[in-house]
Amino acid sequence: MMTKKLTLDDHLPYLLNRAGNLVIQLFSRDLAQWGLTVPMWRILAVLGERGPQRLVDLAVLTSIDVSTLSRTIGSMVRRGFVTRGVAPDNRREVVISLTAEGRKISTKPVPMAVRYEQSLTSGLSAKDLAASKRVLKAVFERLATQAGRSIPDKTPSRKSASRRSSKPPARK
Amino acid sequence: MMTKKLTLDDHLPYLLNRAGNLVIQLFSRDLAQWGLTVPMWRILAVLGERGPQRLVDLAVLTSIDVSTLSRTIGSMVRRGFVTRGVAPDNRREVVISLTAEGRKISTKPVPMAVRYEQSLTSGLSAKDLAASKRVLKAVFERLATQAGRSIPDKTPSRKSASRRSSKPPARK
DNA sequence: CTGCAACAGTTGCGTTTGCAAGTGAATGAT
DNA sequence: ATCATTCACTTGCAAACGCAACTGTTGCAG
Repeated sequence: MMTKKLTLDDHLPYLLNRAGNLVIQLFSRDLAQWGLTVPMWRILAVLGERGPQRLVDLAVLTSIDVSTLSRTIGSMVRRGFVTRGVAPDNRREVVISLTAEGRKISTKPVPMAVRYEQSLTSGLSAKDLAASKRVLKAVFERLATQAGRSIPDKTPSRKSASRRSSKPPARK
Repeated sequence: MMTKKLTLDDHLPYLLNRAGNLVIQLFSRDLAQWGLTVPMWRILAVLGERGPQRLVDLAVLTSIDVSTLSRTIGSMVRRGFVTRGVAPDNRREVVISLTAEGRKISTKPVPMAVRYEQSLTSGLSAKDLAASKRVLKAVFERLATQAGRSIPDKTPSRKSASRRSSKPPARK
């Protein structure tokens, strides 16, 4: 059987995975100066940008497993960055919101993050960069749908979308 | 203080990290049918492409921590995929090589990997794709140097490069 | 030669992870 | 109204991870 040949250095998933890992490794070192971890930073950033979110939605938006997220949120509550509130119209939903403290700290790493991106991309063709962001977004979109997660609506309106579970009702 | 505004969806590190995570998550599910994990697959692929490698070099090439790598190799030896040999000219170096069994299994996921990449990128502009790979490689290169890892030579010649440790001699 | 520093790997250990099972709340069918 | 199902979240548990400490080897000053 003739295998189609696979050059690792040109294999997108491999490239993506390695670059993603490395980026996050370095980033987390820098983040340590604020006492933040990468997951925390992502949570803070999403909440700052989109406002209060339910746990499930936050999980999709940050690509963090719900169980992990639940624990991380726990430690963030203890640190006073966010609050865990119950949704008024549905008592099983937990709504995560930034506290004042959380909002304050969420802005701290921004300049660093911006500088970080610049240092990674300086000297690269702006066209290539734009193209690569397009590709990355498109790829991510496909991955997300393939993984069965629907991306929550931008509007934090409670009774909104995300009402289609791609999983067909399968039960014993 | 005027923060430069950071749009998460356009932030390269964030994009990279999330896409990388998702990709690997899905990929690992598919890999399970061969009883392989993602790290194993990476190791197999690198060995298949570049030939026997020292542990440190393998660590750099796969972006896996040496300690983790050491353990993973252990389980791969137990499974009969690779062998742990001692370098003839330097008894502290461990050389990892594919066994026949390992070589055989290393080809198995290739068609899947190829299909995987196709499904992720089909319909995307070839130009954009090429550009994005360029960017990814460049970014990765910068990350690697910044992380202090020098990429080993393509030639498996033993006494080659990788003789500069970027760490200044610091000891107690 | 001798002794110290750098290297290559391995192992210990605490933390993080991600799946699966468990809990309580809402939904829907009879 | 009742009961099974689904949903949102939490918790248990075992595997994976990464750092730091440790072992053995080589290189190099003096």
